[in-house]
Amino acid sequence: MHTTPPRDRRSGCPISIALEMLGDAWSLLIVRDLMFKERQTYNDFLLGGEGIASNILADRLRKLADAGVIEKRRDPSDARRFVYRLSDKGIALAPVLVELVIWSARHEVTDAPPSAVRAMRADRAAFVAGVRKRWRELK
Amino acid sequence: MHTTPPRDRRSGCPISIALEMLGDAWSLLIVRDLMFKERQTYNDFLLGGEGIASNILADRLRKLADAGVIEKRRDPSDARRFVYRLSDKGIALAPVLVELVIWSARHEVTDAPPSAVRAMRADRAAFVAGVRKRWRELK
DNA sequence: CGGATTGTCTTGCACTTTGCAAGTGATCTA
DNA sequence: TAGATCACTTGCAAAGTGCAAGACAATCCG
Repeated sequence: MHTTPPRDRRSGCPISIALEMLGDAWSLLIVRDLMFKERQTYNDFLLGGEGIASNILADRLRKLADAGVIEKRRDPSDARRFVYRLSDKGIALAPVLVELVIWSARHEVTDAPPSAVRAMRADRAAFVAGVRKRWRELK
Repeated sequence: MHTTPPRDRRSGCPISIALEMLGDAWSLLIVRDLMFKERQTYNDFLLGGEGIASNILADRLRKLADAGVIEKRRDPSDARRFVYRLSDKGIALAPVLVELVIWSARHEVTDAPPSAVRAMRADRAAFVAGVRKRWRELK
């Protein structure tokens, strides 16, 4: 808990602090890939997603790791490759992303599977618990 | 509901769509000011917050209004002034911000009042209902 | 009424960040 | 061992950001 010391921040507001880590167009998409999709390598993020540039991706991965949201490990089965994983702090973002999906699905036209959105809305805690379980088993 | 037609988006993912609206360093701070603080005018945002530049503020207010998250009205009691308010779509972001506060307060060093954070954690739905009630009465 | 003030932006400009294309070097595979 | 794969890195143009100053309308004050 409290993995980062209070650096030079624009304010102590929890929302502001969170946005200094995650407030950009790409960081939360990487977290999403790690949380809900099978993606966990540099190329997965680069090719599978919304078209992030390679230099930006490298920068965001480094910043997310610095912030303690993700962890980087060498793939034991292929030393060229790194495997990225959500840390405890990272998986703890699940409720935020779930609420964001619910909000977006309600107020925008999205391609979120309605059954999944319904499951989230029906029992947020259960849905988050399921996400967390999958994550734990992926270790 | 679905206030915006599906424009040219990088993907149909609900998280991606939300980030195209809110994924920057400032937009959610404006929403926060409107949701949790008393701020509702241009100068309130400009002076009270984390030091947003005036041109960026004007740009974000316009984009948030375009996205249907906030509404802009003339202040009846002072015609120089505009009053910004959260729309239905905007106040619906309350659960997202509440989860973000809970996450940030747990994993970073913040100046969030512990009693408020405890209240959020103890009963998210009740807390959100309170936020929504204040908003409704502010109309 | 008229000048000073307030409130909401807009403009100009330097600086930073982003996006694209093209490398680079280590590792793996045939 | 040669070619492919992987995770970046570099160079450069374009876009976005931050700061200071100004524009302009509405309001307040004497």
